[in-house]
Amino acid sequence: MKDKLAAALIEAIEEAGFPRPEADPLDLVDLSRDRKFGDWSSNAAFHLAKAARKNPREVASKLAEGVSRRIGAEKAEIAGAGFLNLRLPRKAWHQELWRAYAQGDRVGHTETLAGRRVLLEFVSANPTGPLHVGHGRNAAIGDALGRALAEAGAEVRTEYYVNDVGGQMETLCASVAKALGVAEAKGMAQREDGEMYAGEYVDSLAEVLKGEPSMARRIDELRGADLPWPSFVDQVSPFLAGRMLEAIRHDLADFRVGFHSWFHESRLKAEGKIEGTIEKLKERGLAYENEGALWFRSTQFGDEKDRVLVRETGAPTYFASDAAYHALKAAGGWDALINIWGADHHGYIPRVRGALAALDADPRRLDVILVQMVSLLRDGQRVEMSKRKGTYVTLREILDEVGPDVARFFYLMREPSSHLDFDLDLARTQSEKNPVYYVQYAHARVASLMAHAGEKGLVLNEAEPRHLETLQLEEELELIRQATYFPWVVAGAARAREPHRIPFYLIELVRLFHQYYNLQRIVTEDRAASLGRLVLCRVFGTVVRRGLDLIGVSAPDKM
RNA sequence: GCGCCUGUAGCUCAAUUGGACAGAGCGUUGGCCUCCGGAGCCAAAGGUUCCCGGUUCAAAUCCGGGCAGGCGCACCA
Repeated sequence: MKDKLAAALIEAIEEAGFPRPEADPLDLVDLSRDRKFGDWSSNAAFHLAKAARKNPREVASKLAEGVSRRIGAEKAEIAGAGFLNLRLPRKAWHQELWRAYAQGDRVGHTETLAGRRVLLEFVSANPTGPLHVGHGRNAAIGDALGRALAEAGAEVRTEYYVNDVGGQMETLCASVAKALGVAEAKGMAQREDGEMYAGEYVDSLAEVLKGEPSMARRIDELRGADLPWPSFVDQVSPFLAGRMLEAIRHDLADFRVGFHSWFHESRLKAEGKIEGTIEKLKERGLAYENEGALWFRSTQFGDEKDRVLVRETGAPTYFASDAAYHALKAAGGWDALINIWGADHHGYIPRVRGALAALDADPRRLDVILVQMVSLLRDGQRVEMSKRKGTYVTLREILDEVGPDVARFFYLMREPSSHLDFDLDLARTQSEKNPVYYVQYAHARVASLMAHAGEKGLVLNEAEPRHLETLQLEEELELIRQATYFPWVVAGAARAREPHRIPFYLIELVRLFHQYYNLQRIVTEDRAASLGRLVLCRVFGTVVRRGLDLIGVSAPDKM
């Protein structure tokens, strides 16, 4: 309904001779925040007032008739400084409910972003260790955003970028070598303990490596100095990366997160994309040599300093491959490249945008969502985490402790830009006070309600639009308004890249349902009225189930 | 020192991206099951939106200056 109102508003604006506002039409109208203002409110007059050089109330009064004629409003009035408040006949809401009912599982779908192609990259953790709680947040946000974008009509591809080559992989090899008791080898750079990866997984990687005959041979050769260190790294790191990636995929699968594609940095290397990118930058005079290294003039694109592309050693930096990777993505014809990064990478944005600009891509298409840090609270205490010491808490531990439903809901209970204190005690021991159960409970309640109705001989298939006419309580109408608003919550979350809006919406919606349920008996002797209420409950239940699905949380029929 | 993020009820967080009297959960206090699931509902109390200025019809939101916390400032990723 929101899209029809927005369209009607635009038509009325043109009819009245006002210039079309810059704002997206969908942002000009919303459900009224208070029912005394009617069903829908528009702030369009405020947007138009300046250009029209009229006061907002006057502008609103010129729009009122045109809008209400188009949407069949029962009442239109100007309020406050220039709000246009519209009230629709109840019949319109009954129709809206029936439409939602007929849509079934497609109830959240819109064509808001139809035709938009989005490449969404997230998690992209190095395969040098297991995923930790921070990656969990990134995964929860990225996966939910991907689903919301798709539900809003966009074409979405989710991608995991795998840094399976480079310095960090070599460090992993060194850490494993150390676990195997190889302290020194030909051509091996000495590392302090603090520069090594630590933790049980390093030891188990070492065990696995030993157990693989071809790998065990490499270890022996390394020990006997028959195999120089760089060759050892070349041969062993793909194996280690493969093993780590397997573990990462497994954790993600249990977290209900999947990707359309896994892009390996080694592929860029193998296909010569990195050299190609560097050459292009050189040709354009955007790369220069200094102190034995090759630098990218990122300062020309607003970065605070130039960045190294090729080290003094001749090895390209991570940034060089990232520039190549982003250039490749940009060449794919996507309307938006969304990256979800940990906030500690914020300083990285200008140079990547710079690389895109330098390589003929529009840097504005890169949309980076920075996810702030996660702190873990146990017994009210902050759990200290250190990757180097191997004392960080893994996503696996969270999953084992609270399960994917609670974990995903908690991760989405804050907007990405806020720091997250993940309270394990709240998530676990006070589980009955947990918002995720509050929402799931409502879904189970509807399921049980439907079963009860069936026992009484009430079958939803027999419901007809006329049965909805019995829905006259203000509580019923409010539930209709909010439940049928679901697709616009999803579209809003997708447009703003703010998937956290979905759980918040669900909590509010569920509250309305519980209130209504306590007030009004659903299944009564009045068959027509019961069917009307059951349709309302069915739509509500479907919205909850679809909403939970978008954030990767299950919707059980029994709890 | 510079950059990014954050600061809202006792606690954890929202607020349609500049909109109408700032809203929820937890916690506190007091109520509600003969009846479709009480993991629920109702009511009460709780606010200088960190502070000071500014911009305008309108500021929690934007700008400037402070204060506090987090994260960055590599030829690591």
